[in-house]
Amino acid sequence: MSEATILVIEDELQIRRFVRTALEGEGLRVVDADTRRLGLQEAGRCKPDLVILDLGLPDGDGAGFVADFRAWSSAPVLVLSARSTEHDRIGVLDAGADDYLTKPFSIGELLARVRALLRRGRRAPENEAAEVAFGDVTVDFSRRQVLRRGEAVKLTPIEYRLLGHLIANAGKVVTHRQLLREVWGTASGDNSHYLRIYVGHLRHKLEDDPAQPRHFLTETGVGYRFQL
Amino acid sequence: MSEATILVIEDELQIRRFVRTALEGEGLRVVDADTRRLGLQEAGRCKPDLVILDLGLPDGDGAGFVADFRAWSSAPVLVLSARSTEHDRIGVLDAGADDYLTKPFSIGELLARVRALLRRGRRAPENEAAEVAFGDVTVDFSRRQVLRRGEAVKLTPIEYRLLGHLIANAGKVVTHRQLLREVWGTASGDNSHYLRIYVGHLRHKLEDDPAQPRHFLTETGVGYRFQL
DNA sequence: GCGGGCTTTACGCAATTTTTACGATATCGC
DNA sequence: GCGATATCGTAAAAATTGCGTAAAGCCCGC
Repeated sequence: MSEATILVIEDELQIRRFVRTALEGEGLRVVDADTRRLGLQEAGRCKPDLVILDLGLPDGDGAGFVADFRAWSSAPVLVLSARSTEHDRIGVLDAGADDYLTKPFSIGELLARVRALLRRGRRAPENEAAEVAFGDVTVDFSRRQVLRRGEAVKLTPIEYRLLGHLIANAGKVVTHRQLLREVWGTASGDNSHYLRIYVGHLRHKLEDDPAQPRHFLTETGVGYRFQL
Repeated sequence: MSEATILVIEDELQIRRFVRTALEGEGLRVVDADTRRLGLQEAGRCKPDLVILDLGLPDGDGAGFVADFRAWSSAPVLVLSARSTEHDRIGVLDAGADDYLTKPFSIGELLARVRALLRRGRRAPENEAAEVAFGDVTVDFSRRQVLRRGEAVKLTPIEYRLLGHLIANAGKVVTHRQLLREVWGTASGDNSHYLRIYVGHLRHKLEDDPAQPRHFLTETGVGYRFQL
């Protein structure tokens, strides 16, 4: 999630600073503005990957901003607001916003929602076949079943999940960090040992010659690549 | 917003019906399930465009479901829950969910969030294959893969990074200092030595005649220039 | 408490980076 | 042009880092 740029449009200095430090702590680049007009200007300049917009801006309404911004950018918009009637929320979401948080909000939840939106932006709409075949192996995700030469292969939950994420990115290199985050969750640090162990398990269960893998390839120093 | 399929996983019959009629009123196709296990099965069969998941399912936890589903589908997941501690929300969002609503929720807001998620999902034709080609070589930065006459070429992390920076400045001269800073980081002194070695590697791996390079050109005393 | 699966620890091997050395090529003053 | 000198290219060894496997300990559900 490195190197993404977030534009924060918020008039209260305190909140702006608060949000900025939190985002920067995640390794994100932050640009801020305190009016809607300046926000649009900045957006044109910095091409943000996500916009956090306070509805209570002195100038103009939020829905108008979203419409103007959406005219040329498809980056997600997360709206913050003190007012929180259902009507407001529906209006802003239908105007093109992607998420809505009511003040006072928890900084942890804001970060989680930012991560979710950025994640979605990056994700490519890949082949979503529920059944995949490679070598002499067939994986049926709808039944959670893996066959090898017709025989069922038993995979543990982590093995299965890892397999799924590798297949979902077939052909691409998936970094250690990405896999750890997707399979073990956010809290796992830099424990790339886990990956060595579990990729090893998959190779032993699914490759003909685990010592010379044809599908579970390692990209030294970077991550792994699954080749159909 | 026509013709999208929504999978609703919810054990309370009343809520399930309620949500179903609301979604169908929007012209959406609805499939439902009352356990996590059945939900995964249905997902494999109906390939939903969006999943609405109740966290309070009798079997298993929601985060696990999201991780399993995300392993093979990139459709958005909206989570409903009666529990609503910050910790819950963050955990589920980081596990791969896209949105979170706390029960009791307003049906109008649910529909607005569903519309927002579907809208974002459809708008994704940015299938930019970030590919660069020169000579008989193709570089695909999105897959982190380099092909030469169709054959994969193995590059070490430093070689790949160097190649990337040279290509990014194709046609321009890049100074020794600049390359060293970008590839090795600020701390590296004036070791333009490294560059000779690694540019050499790239020439041997990617040029037809490494002794008379056509793409990786040296600008003596200044730096290097990459020519497409 | 038993068993399966997850985590931790340890160690030999492979890949990469850095160091070292030396021959080849280009640049510049004359 | 021509030689002196700085810069460049290649090769191979040394050091470092990362990878793969095995085995032991821990935890949780049954």
